Amino acid sequence: MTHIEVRNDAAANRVTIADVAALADVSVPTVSRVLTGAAKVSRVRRERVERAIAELSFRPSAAARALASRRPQVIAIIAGDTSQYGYAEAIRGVEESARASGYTVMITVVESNDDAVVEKAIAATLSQSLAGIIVLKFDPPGVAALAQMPHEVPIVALSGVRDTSVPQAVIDETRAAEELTNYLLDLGHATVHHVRVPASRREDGRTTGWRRALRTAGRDVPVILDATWDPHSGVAVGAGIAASRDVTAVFCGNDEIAMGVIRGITDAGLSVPEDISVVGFDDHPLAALWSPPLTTVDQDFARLGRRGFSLMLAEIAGEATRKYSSERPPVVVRQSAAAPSRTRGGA
Amino acid sequence: MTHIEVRNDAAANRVTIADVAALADVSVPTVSRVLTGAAKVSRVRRERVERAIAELSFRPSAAARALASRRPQVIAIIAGDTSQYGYAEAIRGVEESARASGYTVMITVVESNDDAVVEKAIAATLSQSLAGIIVLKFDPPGVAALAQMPHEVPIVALSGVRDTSVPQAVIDETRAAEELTNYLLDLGHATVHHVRVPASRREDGRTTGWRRALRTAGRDVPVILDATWDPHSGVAVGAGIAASRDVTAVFCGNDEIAMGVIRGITDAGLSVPEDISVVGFDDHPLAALWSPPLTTVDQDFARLGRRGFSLMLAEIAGEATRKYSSERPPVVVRQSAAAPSRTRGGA
DNA sequence: GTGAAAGCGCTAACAC
DNA sequence: GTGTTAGCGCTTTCAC
Repeated sequence: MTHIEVRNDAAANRVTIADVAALADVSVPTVSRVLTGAAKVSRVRRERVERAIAELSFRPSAAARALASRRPQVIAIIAGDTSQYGYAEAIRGVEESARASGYTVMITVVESNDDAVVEKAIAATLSQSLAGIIVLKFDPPGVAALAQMPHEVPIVALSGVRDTSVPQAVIDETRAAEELTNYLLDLGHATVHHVRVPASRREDGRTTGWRRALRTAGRDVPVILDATWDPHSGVAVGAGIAASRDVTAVFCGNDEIAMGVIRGITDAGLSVPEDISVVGFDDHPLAALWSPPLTTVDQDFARLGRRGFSLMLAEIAGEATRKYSSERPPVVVRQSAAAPSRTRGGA
Repeated sequence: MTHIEVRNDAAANRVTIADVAALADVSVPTVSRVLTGAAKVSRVRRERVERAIAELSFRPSAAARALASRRPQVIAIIAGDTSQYGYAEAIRGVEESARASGYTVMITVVESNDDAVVEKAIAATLSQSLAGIIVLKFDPPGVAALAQMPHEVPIVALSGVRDTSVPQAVIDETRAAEELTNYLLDLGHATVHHVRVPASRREDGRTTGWRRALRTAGRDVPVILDATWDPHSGVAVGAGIAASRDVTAVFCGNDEIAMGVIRGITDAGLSVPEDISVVGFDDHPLAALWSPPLTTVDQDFARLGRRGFSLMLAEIAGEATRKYSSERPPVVVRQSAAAPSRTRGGA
């Protein structure tokens, strides 16, 4: 920890509740009462206080308030990443509802699922006097953070697959993946290949749904192809797919990977969807603009964030009722999938 | 404001510094000394304290600490948006450096530049006992927030164009836009059209740089075309461009708009860059994957965030030296721009 | 080096 | 309704 000299200029003469009380000629608790609405204050005094507050541009100190009331108005978000589309949207959703309810949002990134890294992030977060913590359980760091998190304050997870450890808002990706895979089978494909993004657990919902659809239909379950979160990793995978004549349909773990895969396929001289169908997952803002426009699943991450915050509010209030909010995202049919080519599919 | 009953379970029996002091058999200030390193503590006592801290899993309360020391360890970010690529990256950069320096990051979104909205966001932020505030001055809400912000704590802006109001980290988009426009002129285009994203001020740096390059070269300065932040707005603009025979080169305010514009042009049956050259700005993660791969400017937003946090640290320390950090982003040449078509350009 | 005492800005508990 | 008295969990004097 570095030590630094601090200028004590503006911060030093903060306007306090005592200044307001003095100007309004009332006691400090009376000011507090009009601030919190915790008890009735006579109209004359209330108006005097309000005038004083306005005149002094007084803003109560959240730190002091949290300390004294033991009811902090801060929600922390823990996430493995913040700049990826789905993460950023989920954070935006949480922030939006939180702000509307008078809460502030704090963010901590967990860079990896390394124990020490996770522990440090948790420590930094928990030192913060929080009303609650929302964990983005989308990837290994998020899962690790949730697992190591002490339950000192309410915890809510945002996730693609339900588990029972804590209250959570989920987008049911398993069901959606199943539906999307069935859509491809219905188009006439003998089977569907799967390009997976880094799993948040032993197996993520998209992979599970895909496998279930194939099993239910009695189809071959091809070997899973792996990509990273980087869309460019999809290009190499796409090139490999183009080279193997038995692939006619590909379900990618997210839209960005699908874009990379399509790029790899078209660079190899094949067409999507004429030669190979490719579908994604997420409905990324650029999915409709891609060539061809991507058939995908519309995951509303911002709403996921809002639903998560609602659960959090219930937790904070101690209403042990709703512990779970699930939503099944719709398949969005565009042009990147079609009936299989007659010249491919012969393994 | 809603009032809710609070369960007083876990939060009630927080481990405090007093518990640590008791277990280690030292006074409370001594524990504080080992925590902050503010004064020397004998080795025996220090080790006893450290053992007690570990045993009790003690975590100091940031709220209490901020209150007592008047040196909060929280940085607030105010932004007009958080989920857009550049914003999300900048936030990630700030968070990364902040976390490394023992600071926590708080986020407030300003939904619009409406006075009341801005005022509310500022009030919510300032109530938070902060070490400083970083404003993302990329759009009208950000600019408005910066303008209305009282200077009670250190303020740093992240921006594309320098102004002198507060210390700021900037990516010099004016120079980059000029360079990119010159690149198109050098390719042989008579002039360059410009599709603008919503301006952060009377005129943003990209537009200024574009105009300056055209003026310097003595070329026509065409009417500016406007797009929103939504990539789809670019499609209509692209269609219009395809229909007007005098356009041979287009400089778009960002990559996503460029993708929309390209889509509009190709939907009209023309090719990029054969018929019309289109360049973007940002180097979005998908820019290289687009067809054709986008020629653009590589803005490193995450580093912008890190540079901004460095300035903030200097401000907090009261070192009135570096008030400004600028970086000129490089042009990235890919395949979306080429020499002009001979069949177009005749106005 | 170390402890006792005071206080950061606010809310809670209790009288009146 | 309103003021007085106590703290929230920590850091900061200031003695020793």
